Amino acid sequence: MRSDDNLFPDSSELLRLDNQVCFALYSASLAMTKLYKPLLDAIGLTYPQYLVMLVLWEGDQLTVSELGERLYLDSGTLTPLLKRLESAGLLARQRDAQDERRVRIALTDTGRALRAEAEKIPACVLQRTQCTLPELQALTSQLGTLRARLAPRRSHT
Amino acid sequence: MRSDDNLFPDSSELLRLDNQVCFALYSASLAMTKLYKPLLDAIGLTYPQYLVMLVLWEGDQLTVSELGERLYLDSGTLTPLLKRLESAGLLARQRDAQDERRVRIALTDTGRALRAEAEKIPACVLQRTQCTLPELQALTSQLGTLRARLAPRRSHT
DNA sequence: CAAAAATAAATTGCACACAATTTGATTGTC
DNA sequence: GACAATCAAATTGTGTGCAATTTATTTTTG
Repeated sequence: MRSDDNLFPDSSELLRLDNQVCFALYSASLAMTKLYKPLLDAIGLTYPQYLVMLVLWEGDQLTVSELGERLYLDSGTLTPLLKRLESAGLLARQRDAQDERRVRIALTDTGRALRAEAEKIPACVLQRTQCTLPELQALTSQLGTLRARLAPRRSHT
Repeated sequence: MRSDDNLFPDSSELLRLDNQVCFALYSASLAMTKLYKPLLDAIGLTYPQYLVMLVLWEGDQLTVSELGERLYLDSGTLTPLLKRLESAGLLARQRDAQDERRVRIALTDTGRALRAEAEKIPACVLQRTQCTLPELQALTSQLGTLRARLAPRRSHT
């Protein structure tokens, strides 16, 4: 076996930017956000706000924590974001009567209605990626696995 | 053919959070950044600062624009970041004598020396991903392709 | 049941990202 | 050689992300 066949690259190779999964992820994610920008501008949402709305369209009345578990974001990120969506008239934030520590998020009619505007977005994005649906589904699944390994869901003791 | 076999999902499926490649990318990227956090804290860098250093370790004397092309970031992001790295003593920013519009970035000895500290990072990360090197290389390559499709490199007219 | 521990949001402070604008320098055109 | 167009960084303003702390509430424990 020649030394070139060694499967483990040296530190010089390992530190090359283009060999970093982290950079591939990072730059692809930012590029994806830029792709969404004009589509979301049209309906008045930022990209993280869109993610929040996707969760709420699946079912609202969630607490801030529950939203955070779904999106892997904390209250420091969500609280101001939700306040902006409230100002925009898309949702209401109300303290839970049973447990005053919790804040429940409820869609307004306007917020629910926005879903119709958003329905055309996935097809636009799919087209721009120049990928087939199965390809994207496979990638989504791989990334989900990776994320689960990186950030293991805390077992709720 | 049953209607269930229809390859194109309806809008309800297409808008589900867990079917979004964009969210898979976004959440995996943030999870990856969190994985790096303690490793980078140890050498006093943030994650985007680490990416800048990776580029400079491959070769410095780049202009801000050249760095930006490599990392897909603009001067609004890089200028303050580079100033922080300069304050930390890792690099120097100097106007190009030939073209005073450009600012050249040069590593200091401290900046070059930091590379040795960073050499252990890739192995730590690889271990934490619980993936094989070929798996990660394949994913990196797929993500590179996707990013290229999303953000086509401008042909320099 | 009172004090301590735990929990949920909110707040604070820092560092990105990026659109849009500004500042200053260079190039192209006549 | 003036002057418009272009270009490179820097600046400004907004919106995240997130660690660390604070505030308010609920639960646990002695």
